[in-house]
Amino acid sequence: MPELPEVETIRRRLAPRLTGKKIHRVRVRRGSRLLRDTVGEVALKKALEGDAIAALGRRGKYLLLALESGNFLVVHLGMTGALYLRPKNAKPPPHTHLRLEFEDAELMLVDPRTFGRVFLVRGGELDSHPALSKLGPEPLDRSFTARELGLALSRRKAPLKAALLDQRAVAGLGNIYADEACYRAGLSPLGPASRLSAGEVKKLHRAIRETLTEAIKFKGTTIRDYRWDAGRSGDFAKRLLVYGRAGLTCRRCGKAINRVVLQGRSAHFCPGCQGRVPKS
DNA sequence: CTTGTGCCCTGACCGC
DNA sequence: TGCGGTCAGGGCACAA
Repeated sequence: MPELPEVETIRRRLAPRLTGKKIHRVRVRRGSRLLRDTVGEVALKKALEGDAIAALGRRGKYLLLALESGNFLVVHLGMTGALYLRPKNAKPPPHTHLRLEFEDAELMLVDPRTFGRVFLVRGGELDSHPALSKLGPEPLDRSFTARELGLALSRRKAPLKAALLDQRAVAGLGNIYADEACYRAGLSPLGPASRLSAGEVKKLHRAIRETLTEAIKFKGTTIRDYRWDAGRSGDFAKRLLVYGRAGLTCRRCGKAINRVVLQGRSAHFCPGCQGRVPKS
């Protein structure tokens, strides 16, 4: 569900509310699939209880809860994951997998489809953790350059969109923003990633950053599940230019937006604005 | 190494 | 009101 802008929105929402809070009690749903990558349930509780939240970070689509002990609780929300900060003793919604109880509030991790995951990383092992070690650059970091993007893409024969969804090229793009970035850059998502000119790479680099920045400004995109807090939707959906607009007219050229299936996921693009569609 | 496919799940929605 | 089919913001294991 959530891509970089949604995770970043959640991080910004929670950071001031969680920082410094001590974890009094941890409750986990027994046998939860979300915990499959972490130490056991008992060890997780033992590690977290009594610790406190020092800061909230983000790496790609991963939310990082930095603890005062130096450990990290790392959360990936998968497709339908959500984090709700509720008053203590609020009734947990269905599909609540993890509850962190603070003095006056409780953080609940809810995830119906259970594609999300949670793991505990010992201090200093964050960068070497298998889930995080292969992530590409943060697209909104100043250090992320068009040159770097071009280099990563030049090695890929796959369609551009497939390369963008690969978190090793850039961290944080998902199905929505990969489509939107391709559109804004005027590039076909179906063309080979390695064939971009330097100018096209530059446009794509700018498009990625602008799309993500604007989406964060609007608190992300809610299609159905995503909430940045209980009941609160992101407003970027109405600004989408291609994603979910198959058959509707392109706002720029008026042609009908196409939808094709690419690597098992839908890709949306404007045949008029996004170059030739290569014949296969 | 690369690339594409199928699968892990639940639930919403649509047409019959 | 069912009931089956389709689809969904992700990522991993696997085969070729």
